[in-house]
Amino acid sequence: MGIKERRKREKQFRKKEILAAAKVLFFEQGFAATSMNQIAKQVELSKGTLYLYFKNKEELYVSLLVEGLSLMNEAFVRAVQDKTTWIEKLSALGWAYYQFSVDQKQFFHINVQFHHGEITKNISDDLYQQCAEAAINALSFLSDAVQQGISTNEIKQEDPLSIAVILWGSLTGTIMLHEGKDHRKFIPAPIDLLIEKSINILIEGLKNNEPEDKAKM
Amino acid sequence: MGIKERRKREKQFRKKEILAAAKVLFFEQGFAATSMNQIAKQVELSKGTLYLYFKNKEELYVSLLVEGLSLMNEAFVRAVQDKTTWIEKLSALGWAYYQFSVDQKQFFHINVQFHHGEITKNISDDLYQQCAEAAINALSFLSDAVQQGISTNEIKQEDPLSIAVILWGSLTGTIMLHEGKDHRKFIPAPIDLLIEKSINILIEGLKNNEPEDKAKM
DNA sequence: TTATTAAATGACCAGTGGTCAGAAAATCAC
DNA sequence: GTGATTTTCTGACCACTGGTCATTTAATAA
Repeated sequence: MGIKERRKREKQFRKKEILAAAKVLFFEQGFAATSMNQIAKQVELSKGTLYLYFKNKEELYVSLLVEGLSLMNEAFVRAVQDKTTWIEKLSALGWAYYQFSVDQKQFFHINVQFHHGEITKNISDDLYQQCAEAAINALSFLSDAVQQGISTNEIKQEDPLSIAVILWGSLTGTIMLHEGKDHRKFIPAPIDLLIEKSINILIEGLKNNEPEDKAKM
Repeated sequence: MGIKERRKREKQFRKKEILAAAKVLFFEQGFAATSMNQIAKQVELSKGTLYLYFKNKEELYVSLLVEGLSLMNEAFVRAVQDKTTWIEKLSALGWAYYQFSVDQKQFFHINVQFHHGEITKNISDDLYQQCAEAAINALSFLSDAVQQGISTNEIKQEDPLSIAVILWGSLTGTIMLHEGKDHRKFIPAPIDLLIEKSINILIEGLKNNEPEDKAKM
């Protein structure tokens, strides 16, 4: 029964065609400024057909993120492959993430929007899960490096995953603050210096930093 | 000429009425799901009138942020007023920011959207400037504390403003990652623990951390 | 009272995201 | 081949959107 499989392949192909068309327009114009009509025209299908492949505009938009996160994971693999110490690894991952936010600016922006949640509200559980898994996978690069630092007793922490979230969040926030989609900027410092200091501070902060039960002031 | 002034006051009042109505709906439903028609109905004005006071939907939305940033600044004033060391100050500011993101969740979200830039693209330079100034003002609390640490030689850094941006960005990112508007969560660690660790790491990272011209690996 | 200015209206516009009955195309059964 | 069945696709249609603007209404000035 090769026909069923061929049809399935063709359906997948259509989906990818739609995604490719959507990518062009979303990346050029942003989410709000891009309409389903435009996408339909670009991919030479009727608008109704788009809804056979994606439940709504948000789902189509966030689906792009899957590719983006995959690219990011590849970058992370490359970043750590020839590194040995946890410091080298974390530093390389930090820089790889920053580089990703430059090279794949648009993906980075979708990622921020995904985590912010306003656009994400209407996407399917399935797609959400896909993105979450990819994100967790990215986090694991960080937490592995942290775990290594814990093993060698250079980092005094209990939960490497928590630390990974902090590292990831810190860089995401700092980059976002500086590199928004609006052309206007009010932050004086150059971004690469910011990233350098940021990575440096975070790594230094992890060294021999006893976990303590401070009162929350 | 008291009439001119009275009219000006009345106009300001109208503007505030519109903002109040918009706030209710935007906070309940989010930006995209709230329409200008709804807001007009809520404030008992025609839709056209809204556009006499705000140039577009985004401008109306982001205008809310001005109030939010003002609240945040007040919280920052309270946070540092009885603190002496830079560590106490930074810690208190960090917690105050987190508390703000909980108490004024919606304002925090607008702030993220503002910095992300997708929604912000169409707002006036005037409003942008207002928000930028308020943000810089908030940053100055942080950079003042950092400056204090530099003065006492406990922090080895050159540009306190850059550090302030990093601190602000780090917390913003970490909170955003964990507290998106989507109900679904995939980050296991409790947020307050994350914040505690985050503040701790950042402060430790600042202590005696020589600024160096490391190659970017 | 009349003229002037300011404020508010709502019908109107092009376009939106999304739906769905029906057309078109491909596959299956014979 | 033919007709029945299933899958894919279409585009007219819907309620509604953000935004505009000639016109009306109200307030002030002369």
